[in-house]
Amino acid sequence: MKRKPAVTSREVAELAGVSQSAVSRCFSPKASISEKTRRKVLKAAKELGYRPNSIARSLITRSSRTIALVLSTLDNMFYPLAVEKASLRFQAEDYHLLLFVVPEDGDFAGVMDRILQSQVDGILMMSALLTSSLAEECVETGVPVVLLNRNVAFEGVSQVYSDNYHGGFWAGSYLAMGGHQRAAFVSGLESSSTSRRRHQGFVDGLASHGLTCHAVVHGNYDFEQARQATRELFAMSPRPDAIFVASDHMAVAVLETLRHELGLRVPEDVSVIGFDDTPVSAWPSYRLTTVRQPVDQMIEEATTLLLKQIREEAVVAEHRVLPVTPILRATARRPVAASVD
Amino acid sequence: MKRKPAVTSREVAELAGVSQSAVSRCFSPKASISEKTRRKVLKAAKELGYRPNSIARSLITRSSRTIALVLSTLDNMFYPLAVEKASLRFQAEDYHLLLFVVPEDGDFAGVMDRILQSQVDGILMMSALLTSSLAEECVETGVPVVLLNRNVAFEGVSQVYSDNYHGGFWAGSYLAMGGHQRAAFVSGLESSSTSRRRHQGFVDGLASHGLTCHAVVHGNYDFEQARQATRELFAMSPRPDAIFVASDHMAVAVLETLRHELGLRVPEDVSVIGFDDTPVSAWPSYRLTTVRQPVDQMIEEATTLLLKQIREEAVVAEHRVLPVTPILRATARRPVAASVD
DNA sequence: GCACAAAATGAATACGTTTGCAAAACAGGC
DNA sequence: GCCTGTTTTGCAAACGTATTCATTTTGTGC
Repeated sequence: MKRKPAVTSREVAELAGVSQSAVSRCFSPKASISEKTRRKVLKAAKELGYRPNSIARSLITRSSRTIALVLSTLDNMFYPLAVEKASLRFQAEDYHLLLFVVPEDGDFAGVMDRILQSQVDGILMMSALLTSSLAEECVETGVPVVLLNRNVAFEGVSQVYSDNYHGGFWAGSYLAMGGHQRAAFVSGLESSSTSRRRHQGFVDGLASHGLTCHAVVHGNYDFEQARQATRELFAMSPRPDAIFVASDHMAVAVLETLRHELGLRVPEDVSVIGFDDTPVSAWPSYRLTTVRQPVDQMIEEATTLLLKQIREEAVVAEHRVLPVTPILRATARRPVAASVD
Repeated sequence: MKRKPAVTSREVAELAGVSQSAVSRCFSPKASISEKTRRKVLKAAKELGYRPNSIARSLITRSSRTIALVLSTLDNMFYPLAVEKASLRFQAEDYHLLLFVVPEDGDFAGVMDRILQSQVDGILMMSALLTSSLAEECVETGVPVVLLNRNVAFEGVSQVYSDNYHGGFWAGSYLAMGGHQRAAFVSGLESSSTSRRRHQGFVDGLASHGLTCHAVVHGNYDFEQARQATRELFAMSPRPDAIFVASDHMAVAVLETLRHELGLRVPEDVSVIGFDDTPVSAWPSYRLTTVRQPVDQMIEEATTLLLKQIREEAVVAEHRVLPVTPILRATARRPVAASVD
């Protein structure tokens, strides 16, 4: 099977007996064209199997109708679901997604360079580490950017994330009210703002009941590292009696390790609270008590914000923080008499 | 912040005091350019913040260096991992991935149209339903396509998948040798070749030990539907004593339902075998006996094949079927005396 | 310094569209 | 049929790059 040379609007024009402009106008929604020539053109187009070349179109319209989606890993189910939703949303608006996976330790600046070269109309970054300088560079080039689920100390770029601080605060006070004395924290990436905010909220939540954080170990949002972190936690003495984990993905690792490796009962021996509320967390084997992030809403806000910035000439950065919902399930001991809010 | 007009090679040329061609040559790896002018150009480029416009480049080179990745859902972890690997692989070859998510019941032909319009250099379809006519259309237009993990009754398009039949066959004979009498099958999408091949192998595997398939229910590769299918299975009488499930994603749903809803023990009351070997399957809570698909190898083969077809003028379709590995864990009763191979 | 090959350069063209502009076709009212 | 106002149409100029070809510059061995 040999490659056919692509058929152009000129060839269609010739066959239909009209000018090339007429053909072009047939494929532009708002252009002015008579019904008669439209029929002629569409007939010829179909006969030749013509499809407008979107590269050429992009060149002249200076818009690729493409969004760069950058993320660092897909092994936490939170992200695949977010990607799927974002994809559907953008497709509905006739935008395409260009996927960039950049490992946490990868050459982020290099990827950034390629993104900018690829002439995308906008950038949606999911939990990618964006240094302030890189963020500035984006803004300099004038490409709209929105950061999802991660923030950066630079006002100039739009960000949507959920209320990590209060999620952490709730976890801290809920565990305190459940009568726990030694609540520990399994962090995500130390460099991530999300993990830091959750941690801070957690510490403050405990403090509001006169407690301090018993220990902190680093799970780096990774399943295996979270297991290892759990082992370290329980090699300490005294052992924690509760754990707040920076993501459900890691929380499951913690649960598995607690139950099947350390032989502990949850929540009788240890309480566990996660963050995200991924589908796994609701499975009967886990029934994880957690803090729900409103994924749908986050994606909706982020895409809407990005599309808005693309359409408008002047880009003005906005920050949106979405509320979080405690999901009471079976892995954290419930406070006996008091109500929590 | 206002949008800056993009800086072009011509402006760089002017600043550097050279021709536009010289600038272009500086950014083409193999072009002939003196060290002296290269320095001048790069200096000017950096000063102006110039980046070659890949749209214009694509137009002239007739290659977008972009691959369409089409899939229907990301909620089975098999796919996110595959996507991540594919992405890394293509990025390393300086190709970009354009993501197309098309729901199982979505307008596939419409998406296909957009893919073709977007001038991708190749298409990688993961488990998407491609009708023969659509496949032919692809081949007609001359865009290289490779189907991953799904095949279609059309020789003209390249396909890589694993040995579904023998995976199913092994499951059937392993369950038979384990002394099960009433082994049932939870299918994936009925229209999918993978599910059908696994089913066929399973039936033949049972038959090789003189057994027949006790029942078939449809899970459509969906978690909830798999739960429902399990309920149906156990509403029947007599109940099955073993289940082969067309994917691990569904197998976990089956396990959850069996244990926590029907109060059955696995493998004492019922044995369960899955397919894929996703990370979840190895978690201590499940320890799912399953048939491993060599994801890494599948992606490697598929990407290599696609890149090869892109580079070569004439496209010749190839089929690659990769071997599958039984993973013996804890959800299926082991045969007592005999060895299986 | 010279002859010659090799390397580097610039002018010009092409890629396949969209779109402003002016000419042409059309419709309606007399 | 003529004048006016509105569509419809074709021409031609972009968009920003890669690349061919002819020309100029550089390098090498004497």
